[in-house]
Amino acid sequence: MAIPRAAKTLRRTRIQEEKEEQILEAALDVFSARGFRGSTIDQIAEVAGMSKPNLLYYFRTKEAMHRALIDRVLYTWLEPLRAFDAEGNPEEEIRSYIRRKLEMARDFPRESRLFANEVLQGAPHIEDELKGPLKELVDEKAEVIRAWTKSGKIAECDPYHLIFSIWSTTQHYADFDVQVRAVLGQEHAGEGRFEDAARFLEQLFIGGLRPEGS
Amino acid sequence: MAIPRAAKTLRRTRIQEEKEEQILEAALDVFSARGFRGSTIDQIAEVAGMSKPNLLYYFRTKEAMHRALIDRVLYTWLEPLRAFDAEGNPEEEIRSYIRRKLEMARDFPRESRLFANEVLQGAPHIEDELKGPLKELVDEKAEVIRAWTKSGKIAECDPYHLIFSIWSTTQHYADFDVQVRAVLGQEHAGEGRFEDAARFLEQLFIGGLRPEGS
DNA sequence: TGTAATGTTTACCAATCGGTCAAATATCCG
DNA sequence: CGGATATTTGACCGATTGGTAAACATTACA
Repeated sequence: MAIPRAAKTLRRTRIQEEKEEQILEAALDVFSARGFRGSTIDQIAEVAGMSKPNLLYYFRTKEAMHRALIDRVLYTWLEPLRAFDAEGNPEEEIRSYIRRKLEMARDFPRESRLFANEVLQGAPHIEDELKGPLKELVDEKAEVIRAWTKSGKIAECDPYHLIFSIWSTTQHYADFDVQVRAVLGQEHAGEGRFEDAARFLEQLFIGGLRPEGS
Repeated sequence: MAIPRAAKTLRRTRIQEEKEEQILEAALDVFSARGFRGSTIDQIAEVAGMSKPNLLYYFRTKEAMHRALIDRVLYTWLEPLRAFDAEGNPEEEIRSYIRRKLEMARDFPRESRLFANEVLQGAPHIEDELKGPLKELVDEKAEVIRAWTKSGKIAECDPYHLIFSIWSTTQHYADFDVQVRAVLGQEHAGEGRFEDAARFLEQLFIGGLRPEGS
């Protein structure tokens, strides 16, 4: 009789490693496209190319799958903000933060939509992460920004709303991708839209944050 | 035998009027909070305070309910953009567009989340609206903005990405409300956050779009 | 190689899903 | 009033949901 899900052996098998990877990859596909409630285990199983009970051998419940996925993706997702450097040049830090976030929207749209779905529906599974680690990180970086404004390196502004606006403008290109494509039309909806967006956003934020009288 | 759903009488009954209103109000509650697939007719019926078959007497299917809701909300939702006036003062037009969108995020967050859910999940029910009426309206307003840049009233910039950035920054306060509250913490998450956001966004966009050398 | 542990599948379950039906009830109007 | 029409409901349907049980197959390793 197998005691499932790595409870028995401390070391995880090669098969465990591979299958869990496979499942989480499929789960990312499905959860990001349909949200937690809108997704079914069967869909994930089909994408993963295995049977439903086989999925449930590795993850006891649908919730457990979702949780494992969130945990895995969250750290990576906050990396750009973590890289925000107090010692760096403010203009260049903001510029590269925008660029990095935009690259993530382009290269990891599923991860963006996973969180967007979750937050949009009230964040029932990640409330703690938002109020804990996320808030702490943002508080820390907000202090950095505030120091920049105090010393006149960038215009006086609310650092929290600055961060929100960078998040929203960049993630927009992942979360609202279909709308962006629909509005831009076939002629402008190619991959070049990310470069156009980068150009515009850098202009917007650098110009909008330029200290008075410079 | 009743031929249901207003197919029989051309004039709609008072009861029809009221009940359909009641249902759509409840449907907005549920669809906006859980997305189309994540919502159930039973949930809507409970919120509406009537039995499931009664809902289905007024709307044949779950899809029909969703469609009626979208149709009803879409026109209102685009009103602020429609108000964008080519003859007005660019700075003031942009400022008031931001303010109006922010007011809608504050006063009609469910409507915002309804569309966000829909678009996020690939806009399976509103693709035509995006590619048709929405695109046309945006194209029209993009021309207005382009005229402003050509005449030097605002800085040279991509009008489409400008519109996207106003959409995303303002709707963020409705769609990602729980995240905004979590990060701001109890002390700053009061209704004042909308005024702070308005102040920041006006500064950002007005500053960021100020024509070179002025 | 043998065997215990690990991994996979078929068959199934109760609950819930969207939706139907016929009977019961309320409303309208002459 | 009374009958026609409009509205509401409980009981029910087949399909799908998340999840289980147990038989079966494969792997690792002494």
